[in-house]
Amino acid sequence: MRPSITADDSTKRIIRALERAGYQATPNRRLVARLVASTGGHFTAAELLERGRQERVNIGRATIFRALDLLASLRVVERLDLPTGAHAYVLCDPDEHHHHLVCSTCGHSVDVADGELARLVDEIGRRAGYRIDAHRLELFGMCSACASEQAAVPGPGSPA
Amino acid sequence: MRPSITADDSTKRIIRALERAGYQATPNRRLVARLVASTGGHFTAAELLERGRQERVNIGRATIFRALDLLASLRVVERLDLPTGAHAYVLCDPDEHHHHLVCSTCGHSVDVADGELARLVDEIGRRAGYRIDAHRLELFGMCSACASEQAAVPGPGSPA
DNA sequence: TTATATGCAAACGCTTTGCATCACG
DNA sequence: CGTGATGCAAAGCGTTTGCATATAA
Repeated sequence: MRPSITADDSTKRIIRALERAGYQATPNRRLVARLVASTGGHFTAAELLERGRQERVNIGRATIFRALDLLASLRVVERLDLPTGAHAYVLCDPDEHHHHLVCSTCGHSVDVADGELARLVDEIGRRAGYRIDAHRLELFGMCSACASEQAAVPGPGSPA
Repeated sequence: MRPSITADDSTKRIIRALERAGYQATPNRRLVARLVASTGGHFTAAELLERGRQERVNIGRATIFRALDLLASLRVVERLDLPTGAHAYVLCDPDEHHHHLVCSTCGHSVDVADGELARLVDEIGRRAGYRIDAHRLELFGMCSACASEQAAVPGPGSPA
């Protein structure tokens, strides 16, 4: 199996990132780290709050948002905009510039290296006479697991 | 000069798009069309409302949002997410898949053809085992006009 | 005269903030 | 002790909706 990175590893990585930056790894933040790490994909602040409250009743909405902000500033999570306009967060690797490919069905997301895109972006800038400071590529589709599941169980709509 | 497309042309194009789709080209919608066409770049709903009220006092917030929704459904404008998280709209060409390069300073935006990106996206999907349904590339930078203006007038901050 | 579009204001959902309290260093 | 973190509730902001009115087909 490829994914040798467990949710546990991710949790620790997040906590370490907090500590390295001089923030306290409080119980609430550890909880958020665990919740974030246990989703393989994107999640909304509301979902995280709900899941958080299943474990710790008195966790405040603000705490979730503040923790998420913090993690975003550490580039441990990234906030992205779904095609619907809704906001979501994804766990990601803080070390390199990359993009996200997210499955519209199950929400799983994978990091995509910038790769050739940088060159392409450069060229676009040159042609348009712009100095490009930032670019963002968001990819949406269906992962192989969801695709095969869909093939096996056609679901309502397909059968007459 | 290259830009043979005037704001007036764009206004007409928007109005025609409305009519072709079977919507009424009401005075309010014509106004919105004119306002949209007269910005060379992105704008927020609030800006449009404000500008609209300079011309027609009794135009409702909802009317602006509804008109913008309508135009977005006709692909005449597109809603995009600025790096700040704010929403903006841009006038664009409904006929081909493309992306936007917007100047963070003046807001001007240019359409960027998808070009090589399609191939790149394909490859990313293949590698990740995803069937990619949609992708969105957003580019932010500074246009040549703003760049030279900035060079001429360094502004506060640079001089001691 | 019937469907469509509009204005207004209230409702909405998501996010942030003020502030008192609490925990940690 | 002083700084940082938290919970709560209220405020804020952008967007949408209900409804009565006005306008167009």
